Amino acid sequence: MPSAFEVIAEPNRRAILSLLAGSERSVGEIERELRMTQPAVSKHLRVLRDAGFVESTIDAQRRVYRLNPASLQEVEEWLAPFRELWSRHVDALERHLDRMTPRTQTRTPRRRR
Amino acid sequence: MPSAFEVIAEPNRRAILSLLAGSERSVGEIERELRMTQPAVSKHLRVLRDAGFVESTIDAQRRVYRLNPASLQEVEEWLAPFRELWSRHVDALERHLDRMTPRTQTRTPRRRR
DNA sequence: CACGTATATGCCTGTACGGGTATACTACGT
DNA sequence: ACGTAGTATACCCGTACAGGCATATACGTG
Repeated sequence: MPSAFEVIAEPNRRAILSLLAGSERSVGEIERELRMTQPAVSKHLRVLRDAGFVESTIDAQRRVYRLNPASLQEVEEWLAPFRELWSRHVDALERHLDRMTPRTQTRTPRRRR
Repeated sequence: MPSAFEVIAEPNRRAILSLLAGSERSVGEIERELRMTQPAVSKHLRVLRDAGFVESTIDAQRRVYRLNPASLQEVEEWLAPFRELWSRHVDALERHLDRMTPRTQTRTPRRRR
């Protein structure tokens, strides 16, 4: 079974997820909004479902897919250590700019902390 | 050129990144710590470098690789909308638990906000 | 200059994956 | 019961990619 990272490596799957982040959709709706063929949509949804990214309920012939918000947690957790590094990097850049920039110049809005 | 998502889809590349998150390393060090063959390490580093995830400097015959902290920003940004959904989901779960849980029971530590 | 160390690259191979087309399956309406 | 809408799956094909091995390249040391 592919990892969450491999699942979101595919651009069309990311597009589907972004779409579902707005609201739930049927297969046909995804097909039309993303201009993909129906089998392609179904296959990607299969992968997304197996990986726990989406869930579906049945409405007559339609299957309505919605996001499973907990699914991106694996990615979140892997990313956490780097986030810390990144914020340190931003801080260092800020200090650097503070040193290089004349105090009297036109201010750009400060980052909130 | 592959997207950041495709780059981090590969488990060995994620391992390399995690390693470099600790501190910079030479190719040989990565090779030994991750028990990969040297060409494999070099190839993954090539991909990581082309995608801006790492940078290298030369120390005699060695190439020392270090993380580029800005590189994961693309992933961060794509993830942002889902993070909001996820926190809403956690909140909803909390409210649900609050309703279901007798006030007098043994308390578990509250989540910090 | 010869040799060893450290790293990069070229070539080959197996394999996994995404897309397309056709088809199967299921539920609804008439 | 039949036709149709909606979705899933099977099969085929092309391709991209990761790994392994061999080799090239660059630097240091004697």
